[in-house]
Amino acid sequence: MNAAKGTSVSPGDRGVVDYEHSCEAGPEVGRTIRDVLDRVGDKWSLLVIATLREERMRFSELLRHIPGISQRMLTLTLRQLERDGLITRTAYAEVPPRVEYELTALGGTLVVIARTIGDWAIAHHGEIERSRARYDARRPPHGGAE
Amino acid sequence: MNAAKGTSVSPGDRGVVDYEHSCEAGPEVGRTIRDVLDRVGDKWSLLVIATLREERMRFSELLRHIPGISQRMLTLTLRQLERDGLITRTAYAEVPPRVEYELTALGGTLVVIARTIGDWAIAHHGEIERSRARYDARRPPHGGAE
DNA sequence: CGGAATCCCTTGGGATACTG
DNA sequence: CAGTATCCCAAGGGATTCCG
Repeated sequence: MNAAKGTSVSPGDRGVVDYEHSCEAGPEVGRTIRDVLDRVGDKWSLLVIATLREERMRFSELLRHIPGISQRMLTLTLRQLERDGLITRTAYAEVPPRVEYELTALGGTLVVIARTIGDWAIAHHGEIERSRARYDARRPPHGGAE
Repeated sequence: MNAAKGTSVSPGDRGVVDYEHSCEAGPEVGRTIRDVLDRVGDKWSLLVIATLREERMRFSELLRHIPGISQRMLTLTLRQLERDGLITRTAYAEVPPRVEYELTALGGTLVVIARTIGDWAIAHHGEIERSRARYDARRPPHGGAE
């Protein structure tokens, strides 16, 4: 996402973490988390991935299956995913044109992430909602005690 | 990110949450993924979670351990995480003041997500880099054939 | 020390219109 | 059908300053 235009890019940016040992899931998680989050942590990427889990779909199909997305964002997201090698784009030289998208093997591995996240959300969103309500009750938005 | 202020009324926001019939991995994974992504999919939340995996840390410690973050974003992120019940904030009435943050049990469950993401990134970021390079080589950013 | 407030530029992303 | 191109507003987030 961040092209070579960085005016607000800090020197060194998010490349360095003072983690000493880099075991597979150890303390260096920070940098890697940022890395993958910059890639698929946007509003739609994981959603697209999850939507075409294993079936190839056309542009308009995806548009219909992902309710909130605009055609612009679908296009941009698909382009980025294609660039990252997570999906393939196949255009048929027909009229009217037909374009199909499909997960690559690499993209398929991301489904695990999607599932993990989905499972977590399903398991804990209730707790979070309650916690939020409690917090907001203690810290009223604007007024004091009324 | 704006805490209790009530001003953020995003048009077209996904306000519908009917997870009652939550299918564990069906086509509507979308909503759940979006849900958790809206919560911890921002630039710093998962990073903070991963950083204070199990040890309580003070504000300035976190600031030092998460290189790229600004004091402002750390504050906002911590507030949100506290509101969501993912961390606890303990302020000691001393001088100079000392504040410590710690993962809650709920927050601890998020570490699984962080690990999954971290593992995935470690395993595949090389492939992605290569794919990007290949893509960019085929589609030059601005110029024609060079 | 730990924040809260302000400033302000950058980015995300929706709406709409046009094209091959 | 499957995009591209513009416009434009709102959210994200860094830098800086002020405060208990």
